[in-house]
Amino acid sequence: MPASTDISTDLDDISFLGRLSEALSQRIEEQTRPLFDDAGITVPVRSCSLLTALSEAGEASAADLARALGQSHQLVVQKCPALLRLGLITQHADPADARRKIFRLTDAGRDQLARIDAYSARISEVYRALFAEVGDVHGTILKALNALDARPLSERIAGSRTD
Amino acid sequence: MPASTDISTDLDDISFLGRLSEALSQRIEEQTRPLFDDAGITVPVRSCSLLTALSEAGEASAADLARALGQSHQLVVQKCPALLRLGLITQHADPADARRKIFRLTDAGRDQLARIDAYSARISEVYRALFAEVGDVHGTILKALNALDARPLSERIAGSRTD
DNA sequence: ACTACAATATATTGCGCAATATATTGTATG
DNA sequence: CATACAATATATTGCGCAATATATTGTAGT
Repeated sequence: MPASTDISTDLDDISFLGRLSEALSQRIEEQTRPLFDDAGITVPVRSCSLLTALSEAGEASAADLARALGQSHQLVVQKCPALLRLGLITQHADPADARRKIFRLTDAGRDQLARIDAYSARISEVYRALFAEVGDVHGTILKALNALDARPLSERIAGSRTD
Repeated sequence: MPASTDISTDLDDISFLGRLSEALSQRIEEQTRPLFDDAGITVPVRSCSLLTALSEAGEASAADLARALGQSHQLVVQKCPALLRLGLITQHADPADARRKIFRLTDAGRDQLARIDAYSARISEVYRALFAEVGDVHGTILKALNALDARPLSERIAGSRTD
């Protein structure tokens, strides 16, 4: 549990939005973990998409997974040891390319994915209800991200100059 | 710069919302740092509020600051060494309570705060424009946070049971 | 074949944070 | 006074990620 219950929402605080969105990310992570525990899901919350991508690919190298997930290669590499330890994936040398190491799902990994799939419908439902309650968090954040990618703060600040 | 340009926005991905909000937090952090550099602000972006709180308090212990900021004591303690190294704050023993160490702003710290203040109005303006463009990110995230605090995912999942 | 370059993997370091444990000091109670 | 308890500070460890550097292997050009 995070120690901070009270988050500054002051608009004059320069990094208010960053901390707010980080806080949301943390709440979700914190609240999802016990759900996973109850459902017998041992997968790290942030590695679910890796398992899914591996399942879709059948087999894949770290670089393949990184591309599929839009994450960095290093990040994927750093996640894999935990999944190996949990016995959810296996690692194999690529006979055709000695640079690559190929990952595959184990039966345990497939079992985890099945559990995740069974859960994901209900979780999506919960999120849809949440969005109906508080507004389209998902869409709004997405729009903000795209806007910042298209035109970063530096340009926006420059454009707001009065001189 | 983060390696991931392409973030999964798939609603079926259980942790999509967590990653989205984290991505937003990162974009803001990344894009704010160079702005600070240009403005001669050396303060770590995430320590701005600490400096502000210290300025308002005049002098304060780590625990005082933690309470004022709604952050954990440990987090404050871990941020302070950097501010000490930068010469923005000083540390003093409390004559009245040997448990406490008192922090104070230095002149350099006050100078940094002045620069931050000068910037903050323009940054607020930029955010207001951004919100006008993409929707009220701030308010929506805040509502989501409050909703999750009031009723965590576990309850929401339980409530969505069909049996 | 040799060289240059691209892709992949690995290792190391650092940031920001949480969690935990321990030491120190103050306060209140018997 | 002694003991228990609360508050504060410090140290250590771990997580998740980025950044950087280096090694290895494949590929293309000469």
